[in-house]
Amino acid sequence: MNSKTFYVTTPIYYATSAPHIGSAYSTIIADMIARYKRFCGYDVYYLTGTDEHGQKVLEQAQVQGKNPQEFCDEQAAKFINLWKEMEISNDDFIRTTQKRHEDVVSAVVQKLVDNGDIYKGKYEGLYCVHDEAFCTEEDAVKRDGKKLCPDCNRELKWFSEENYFFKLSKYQDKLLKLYEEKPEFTEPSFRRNEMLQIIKGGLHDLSISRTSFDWGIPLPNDNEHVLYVWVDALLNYITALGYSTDKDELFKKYWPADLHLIGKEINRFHSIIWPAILMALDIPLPKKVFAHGWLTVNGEKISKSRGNAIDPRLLMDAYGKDAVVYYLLRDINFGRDGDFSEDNLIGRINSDLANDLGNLVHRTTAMIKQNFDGVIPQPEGECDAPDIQLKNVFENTLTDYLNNMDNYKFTQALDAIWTFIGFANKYIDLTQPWKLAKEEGKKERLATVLYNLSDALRNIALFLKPIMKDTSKEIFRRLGIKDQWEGTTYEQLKWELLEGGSTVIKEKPIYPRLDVAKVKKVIIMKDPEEEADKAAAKADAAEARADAAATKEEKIEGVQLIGFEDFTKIQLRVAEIVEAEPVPKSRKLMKLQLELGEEEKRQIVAGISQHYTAEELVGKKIIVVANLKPAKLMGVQSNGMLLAAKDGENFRLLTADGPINPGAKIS
RNA sequence: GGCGGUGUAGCUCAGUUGGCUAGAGCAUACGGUUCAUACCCGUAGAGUCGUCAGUUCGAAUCUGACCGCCGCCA
Repeated sequence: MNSKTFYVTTPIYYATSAPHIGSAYSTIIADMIARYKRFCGYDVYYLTGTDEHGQKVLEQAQVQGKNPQEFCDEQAAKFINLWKEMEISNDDFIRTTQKRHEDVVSAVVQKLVDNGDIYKGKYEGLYCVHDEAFCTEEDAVKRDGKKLCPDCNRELKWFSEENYFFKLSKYQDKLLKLYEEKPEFTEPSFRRNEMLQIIKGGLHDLSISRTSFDWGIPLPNDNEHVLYVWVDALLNYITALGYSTDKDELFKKYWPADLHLIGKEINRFHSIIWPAILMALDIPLPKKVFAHGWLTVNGEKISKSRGNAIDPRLLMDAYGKDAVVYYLLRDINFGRDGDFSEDNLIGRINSDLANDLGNLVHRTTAMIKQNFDGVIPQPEGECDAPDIQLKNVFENTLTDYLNNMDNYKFTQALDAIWTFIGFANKYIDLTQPWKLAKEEGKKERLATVLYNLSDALRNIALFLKPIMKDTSKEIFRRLGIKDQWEGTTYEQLKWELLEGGSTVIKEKPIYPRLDVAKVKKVIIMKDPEEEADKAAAKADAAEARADAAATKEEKIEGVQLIGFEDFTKIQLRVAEIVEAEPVPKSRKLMKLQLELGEEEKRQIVAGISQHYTAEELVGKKIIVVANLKPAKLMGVQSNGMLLAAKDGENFRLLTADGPINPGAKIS
């Protein structure tokens, strides 16, 4: 029996929507943590699942003409299958419609009723059916005599019903004490502070039942009511372990949870309500709640209507699971919000995975093949300065890696690994093995160098084992030690543990470089109209701000005087417009091709679409600032700016008074 | 409206308790190398450290005001 246990959970995902990059993010990270802890010798239990009760599930099932259970079965299967395809290593998958969950929840609720922690009261207020949430009179959006939900703009209904309440207020002081004694209970610390503020502000009892729908767990003492989402969903963390059943070995073994990994939107439930419920049940509290940030996709919030709720499967298929995982952990600072950008993903693949890591594997195996018939040599002779440096960098990396991984600083852990990879590449430059191969009597030295590189690769593979399983395994295979991979632990992270004598495999590079121009993008933004409107609105706003700023400046400073030398910095020239076309998606911008004399052509972008048509512009000789720094306006390159006069709505281009050649300078 | 965070090189970000010429990666330019996936190694860049004022011998780092963005709550 292993005494060190580790219980990690993801949120249970709501059954109304299919898995997307956001749910995959939580699951991937929890998976990596689970694998890391196993790697470090822990007996790990990793739980994920689906939350299947509630009105929205019911509605959606009806829309699809299915009974709710049938609908949930299909939705749950989507998650289960995806996690399987992604080789997520969860030990269990809990569904809140399973009997094992419902039975325990009923028992737990009964217990809370018996203890007096759940009582009957009355709840009245405005209610949003879609969001399943109450809304205060103040927050409601008033329009046409109707009151609308501030979040979703649907009409609010007056709601009055007898509800059961959980005595959350009773636990306020205990929660405060928890936060004081265990500051690490909620992370990151800024999330903890947010929670602390809520607690200090005073906790209200929580309405936990509904009578408006019946797709839920009935209250054991009153079948008219079903349990509202939170108590039901949160309890999954213990029902999955068989809490309060006669098969509670798992609960005894793994509870309290070491880590509830969640998204920031459900922090309040996990950092306040969940511990309060556990206090009421006299169950030990989890050790940590970690609320990670949200992902945007190419700078946009994830939403179905925008079409960027990417199916993680597509990404995995296009780029490989390890690459996607690497990117998520390396580029998005864990805990903070981050942006998933496909361009950045490709950048990371090329620079970090192909150039740095992949190339290191490739060049090392190639040299062993050329010089030692592919057999990894034993180190011979004395250590040289670079050898000692390499070893030192390894030792530092090991310390950093373990520290950062233990503290959930994954971005930094990867950074440490890549510092080592970087130095291994430099080590090749320092030792110049290709020269050693040509010189007489240097074979021993060459053996040592290539051995060190092989051992570096072995250690790199081990660093990556919990994070990028396939890559890790593949490096072992390339080193000819494939059968040693299974069962390796952090204890094998040591210098010179490689035995040598195995035969390397030199095949195609493990990470081919991607041609940015040729890669078919997975993320395609839909709804271009909405995008265009938004972009236009943004441009307008920016312009308005600029105008306002300019006005303000004038008012404050009056007309500013400049010296002649300042004026000479500006190169003004005559230009003939040879082509004009509006910039797509923009209300104001026009793209112009100019003739600037001496066969010089130039493209500029100007905000004149509202005043001139393209046809009117062609042929006009205008005045431009020719030495303005190039800029991009709505993605279009602009290499200058035209001059125009503006007087309220009146807007006129400056032109030359009579014939003159394009390119002529103005002074 | 209250509380909190944040604004540092073209981009993404590090910068402990205030202290030598402000850092890393990517991108760019140049040089080196050729074992390797035009890769790797090295060198370089006039960054007002959001703006303004203050404390100090000295501030990106502390204080105040303001501007921008974000989060939580109401």
